[in-house]
Amino acid sequence: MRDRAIPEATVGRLPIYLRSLVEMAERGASTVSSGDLAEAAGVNSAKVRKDLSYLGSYGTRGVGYDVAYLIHQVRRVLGLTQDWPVLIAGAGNLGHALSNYKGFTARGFRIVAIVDNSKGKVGERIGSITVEHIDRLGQICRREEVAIGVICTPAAAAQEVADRMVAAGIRSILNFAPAVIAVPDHVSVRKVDLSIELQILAYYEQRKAVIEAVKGGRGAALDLAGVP
Amino acid sequence: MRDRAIPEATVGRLPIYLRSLVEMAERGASTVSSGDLAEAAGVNSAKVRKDLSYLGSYGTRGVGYDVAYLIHQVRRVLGLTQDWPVLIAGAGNLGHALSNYKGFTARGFRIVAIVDNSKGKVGERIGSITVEHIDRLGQICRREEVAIGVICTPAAAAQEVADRMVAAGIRSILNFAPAVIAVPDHVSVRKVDLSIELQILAYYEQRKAVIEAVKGGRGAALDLAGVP
DNA sequence: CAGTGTGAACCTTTTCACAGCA
DNA sequence: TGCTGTGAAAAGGTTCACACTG
Repeated sequence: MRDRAIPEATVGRLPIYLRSLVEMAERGASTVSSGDLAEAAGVNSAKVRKDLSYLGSYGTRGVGYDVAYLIHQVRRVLGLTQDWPVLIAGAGNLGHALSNYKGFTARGFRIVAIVDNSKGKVGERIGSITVEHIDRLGQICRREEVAIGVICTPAAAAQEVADRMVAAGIRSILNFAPAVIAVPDHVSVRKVDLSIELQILAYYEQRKAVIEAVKGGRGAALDLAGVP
Repeated sequence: MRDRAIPEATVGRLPIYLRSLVEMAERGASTVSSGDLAEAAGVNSAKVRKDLSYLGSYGTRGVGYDVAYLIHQVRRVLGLTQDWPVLIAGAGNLGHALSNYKGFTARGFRIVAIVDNSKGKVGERIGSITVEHIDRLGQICRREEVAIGVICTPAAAAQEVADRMVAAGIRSILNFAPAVIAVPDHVSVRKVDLSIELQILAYYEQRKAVIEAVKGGRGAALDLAGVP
């Protein structure tokens, strides 16, 4: 297989493979089979092979994949051979945590600015960065060529911040605010919502409890919605 | 439609609908159509109707859904009519941010303990909770009947913490550590990986740049892997 | 007659299974 | 012989379109 669009589901797994591959390289591995990589990434080997086949035929039959070369290819496809200037909006708890998060810089994401709308926050230093007022967002984005905006504000401010980011030319947004934001088609949004994740876990947790109750013969009166 | 398993994709959207519904209720809405809810949740109306149909036939043709009643049903299905004791492992930046996050308590997730393995952290107060040593994880889980464990440790510690949680009887884990963790079948894991989200955005961002270059006629020599 | 509920069509993703190659 | 690469089948998810009803 050569070129053309990589399925979304695959794009979502490439960073996981990449992380596993980098760990393997650090441990001195020079080749890896789809089975090994599958185990490290927590998926099955057929999926690994299909996913990697979208990048090209980089494996050797009977042997596996060259770790260093595969790392290079995955990085290239994901666009990690360049570094990406990131702006964070919202200097609350989460904004702080993200600003200090080593995992970003390690992977080529350079936090170039943190903005906030509150007098109390502007001027504060977080790591090596000074919090600036959100009204400067446009200038900052142009000056630093910011590619990715991260929203760490309360839900009520999320849409307005997103609008400002879009106006400033940002085309990729990572939204941590617990709110749905509307953006034009050409802008990509990914969202991370902590309490949604917990709610999903609660569903499955509850389901297990109900199943157990039924198995134990105590379930006659229980509501079974969602139990297989 | 009555009872039985709700598709995963639908479970993932129910919390979003719930949030929109609660906002609508606060604004005084008493009924809502699938179209309204779809707009608020950022999906299309057919999806909303299909999703809600898995809960039962709670709508009224020609009218829509009763907001309060639907909120109740979604909460019931998700298991949010009870509260869930949560334990956080790792009192670093992210552990702090999560502990202080109001969105959890607001939705019935009660943080009952924070554990860490470092002398420096144990004894520290975060909000109303005192950080305890991770060796007490088992006792705490039993005493507080912890249902959900949240891993906010560095990647290197994630698997061991997960093992301890599983040993302590936890069956639902939310993993923020940038590592794949292995758990037995009966344990649900959801993961949130900040740098993976950025890497996915980088892929699409790069793709846009390449497409533009091609449109501008400057793309002959560019590598087009992943461009539709 | 506006808006739900849902079969049926369609698209995406996963899994299977095996031919083909180092 | 061992492992990749990939068609084909199966499963899962989304969208369409319309019969039905309050």
